[in-house]
Amino acid sequence: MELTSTAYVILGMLHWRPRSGYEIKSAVDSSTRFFWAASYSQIYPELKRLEKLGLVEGEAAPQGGRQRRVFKVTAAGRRELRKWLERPAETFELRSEGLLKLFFSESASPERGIELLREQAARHAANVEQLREIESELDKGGYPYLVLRNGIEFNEWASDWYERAARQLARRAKAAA
Amino acid sequence: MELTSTAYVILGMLHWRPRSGYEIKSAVDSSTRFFWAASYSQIYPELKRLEKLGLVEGEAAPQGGRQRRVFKVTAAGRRELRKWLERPAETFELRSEGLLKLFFSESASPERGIELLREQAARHAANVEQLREIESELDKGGYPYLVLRNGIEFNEWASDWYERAARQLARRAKAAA
DNA sequence: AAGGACATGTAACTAGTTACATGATTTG
DNA sequence: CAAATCATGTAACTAGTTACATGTCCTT
Repeated sequence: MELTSTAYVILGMLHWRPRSGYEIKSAVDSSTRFFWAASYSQIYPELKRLEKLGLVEGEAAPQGGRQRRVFKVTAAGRRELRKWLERPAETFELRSEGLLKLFFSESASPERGIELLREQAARHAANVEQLREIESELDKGGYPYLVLRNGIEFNEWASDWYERAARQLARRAKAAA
Repeated sequence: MELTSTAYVILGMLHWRPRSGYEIKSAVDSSTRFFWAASYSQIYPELKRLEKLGLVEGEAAPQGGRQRRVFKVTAAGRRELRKWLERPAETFELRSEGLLKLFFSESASPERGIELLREQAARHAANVEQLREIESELDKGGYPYLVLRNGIEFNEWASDWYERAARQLARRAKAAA
């Protein structure tokens, strides 16, 4: 069975514990969104589809007068998740407007390249800060922690790389003047 | 004026020299595609739109009986490109199925996590090889070369990180056994 | 003669974002 | 009592991919 990537995010999130659509979205927003996002308009229809396929099961769980449906993954759903995990990963996509601008920045003013590099360095440094805040809340040793470490170390590397490149360009510009 | 990202790729590619839609696509495929892709079905309609806006100018340049239109960027187009380059970069998106699988791999067999890490390491190592082949063809010192170096060094870092993480998990599994 | 590269485009589809719509509960 | 959060969903739109359609030119 070939499911959408959003389906596997849902299955994975429900494998830890049952959740409502809203809770799945919150979980995604504070974890996988850095490398795999999902919106309400993907999650809610996908939950219906997965239910029809028998991979998840929804149950009414209102909180007072507030409607609420909590979903749990079925045995068939767990099987699908494991099968997906066994297959090698395919998609790896990077979309970086910063690299695109840098690529073309011969067409800008001579200082702009250096500025762009510093902007990217600052952005990745800010990402490191943001991710570090999540770090303390996480169980060391688990896979989510390992993935978070990847995020932190990637952003450290990137911030560093851009900073070094900026210094190199600045040095070169000075030498030419 | 707010244009699509594809528009700026086209403007940037034409700033170096006039090109046909087909040549723009080839240029993208051997350079920006690693961080900004574009397909024929985006490029051809976009060229028409840019021509209507007066940012590029097309000229018939058939090769024998083979129809061909070569586009060049206008003064207004160059202005738009420079204005875009002056604005800070916004989009930075990463979509990694590998990280997603790793995130959920508690739900797989105990060995699968290590395997996934090694698969990612191999993939990024292959990317390094691929990018190195482009390296020799490029003018050192230019921005495209700088961007290529970013690609090479990122993939080296990533391959390394996954390799180290795999060894760490393997060690931990051995210690537990 | 066949296959690959050159060349231009459209149609259909898939994925994903943003805006809209509604309403309950909790917290300051 | 107002704002934030919890909760579910649809509609409209934007972006992007894949498949299709057509035809020329060059190399083997």
